[in-house]
Amino acid sequence: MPVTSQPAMTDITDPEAGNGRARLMQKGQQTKSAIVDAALGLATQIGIEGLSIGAVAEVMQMSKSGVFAHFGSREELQISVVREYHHRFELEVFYPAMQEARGLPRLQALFANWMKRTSAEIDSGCLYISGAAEFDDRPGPVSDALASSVKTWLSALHRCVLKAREAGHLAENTDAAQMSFELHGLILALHYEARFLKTDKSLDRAQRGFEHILLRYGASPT
Amino acid sequence: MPVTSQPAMTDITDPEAGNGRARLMQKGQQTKSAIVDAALGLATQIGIEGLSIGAVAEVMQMSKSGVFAHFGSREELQISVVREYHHRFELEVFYPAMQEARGLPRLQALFANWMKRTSAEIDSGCLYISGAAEFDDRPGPVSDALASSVKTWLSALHRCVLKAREAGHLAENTDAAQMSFELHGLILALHYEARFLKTDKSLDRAQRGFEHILLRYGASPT
DNA sequence: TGCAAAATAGCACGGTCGTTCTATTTTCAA
DNA sequence: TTGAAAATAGAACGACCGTGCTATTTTGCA
Repeated sequence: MPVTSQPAMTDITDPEAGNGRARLMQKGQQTKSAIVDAALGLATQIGIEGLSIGAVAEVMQMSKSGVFAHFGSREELQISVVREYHHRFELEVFYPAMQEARGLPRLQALFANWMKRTSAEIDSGCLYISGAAEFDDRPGPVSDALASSVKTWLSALHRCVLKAREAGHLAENTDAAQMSFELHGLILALHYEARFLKTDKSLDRAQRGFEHILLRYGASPT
Repeated sequence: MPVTSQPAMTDITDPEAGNGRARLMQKGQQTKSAIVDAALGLATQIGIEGLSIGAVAEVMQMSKSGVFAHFGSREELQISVVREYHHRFELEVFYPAMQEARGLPRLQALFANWMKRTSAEIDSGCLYISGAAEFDDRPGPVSDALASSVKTWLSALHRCVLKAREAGHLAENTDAAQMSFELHGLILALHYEARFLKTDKSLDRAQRGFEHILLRYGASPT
């Protein structure tokens, strides 16, 4: 895993994140991975709560009990889906940005990747956003896994802002938490308006919003 | 209905919005209103999709078929809930702000009321936000009603920004759609972080974000 | 190659769902 | 006060849900 001085992101309580994707797997593990893949695809469309074992089984061309046996409960399947999403998010958004120079360049890469993924998700849906709406009133293991994953990401973003300030790329009095909050808002608005309302130009709006925020926090050109 | 020169907001395709709240109702209408109230309460907690006639009937201490008969289908119940939410949003956020002077004061009141309602909804949930996540991939009458209601509100906000610019309270080159997008993002971040992640100080963050946006768009003090 | 173990299928259970049909009760105007 | 209309209840339907139990098939090592 490509990591520079900033600590890696993976934090979700999973002993074997991305479970053995590199190792050659036995049949059972292969099938399980394929099931999680299919389940993630379904979950991004119909939501984590709407995910049903029967629907997954149909996609997989398997029996319900065959799918069920891999997880022992629907809840465990849902949690596996959240972990898989976390893993992919990391791979697409976090790690690539870590290869940029620390400070503002890295922050810009982080946000650019985030935007890119969000706009790619205009068709598929973002689990962090739809999941938050589904579970904000429903405590439990799935909600915990989701919240933990989101928090890991947001605090990685927060750290990146701090580093940019330390590097002198942002104004000294920059409130990192405030800036992160505003960045988060842009992504949420992008997702909401582009995906639900089908407003065009939303990607441009998010991009311009980002530039406005950089100006406000006194970003010095790199 | 208190309205000044700015056109009223109500637009959702409903011949009798707030249906007969003022008129004295016959028994059936009273019951129907009470059912919609109860259903709205449930929907803000478990989502519009999760809304079930059985659950509503239990809250109402009625039989399932008794509830059902008022609407003819679950979908019609869901649409009634959306209309009721639209009505309340209007009453709490839009109309009170219309009593402020046109331009910046009205825009500030609009956003303040919006924030106030959103933070009040940290316990109950916002239908416009949870609904968007539930229906962004599920076309149909309920999704249409929801989207229409949201668009009505967002375009009212957009008009208010335009007026503020015309009144000289904002910079001449203000991009009203861009500004509205950024404001929307603040509300979404407030809802997400306060309600799902239980981050404190979120209300302050949204407030400060609003001030940052006003500064950016050259708001002149009133 | 054989054999234990793992993976999968098939079936049944109790539950909830939206909806339909019919019977009963309640409402309200003539 | 009566009688038609409106409102509500009750039972039943087919469908789907998660889950448990018991075969049966498949896998992979000795």
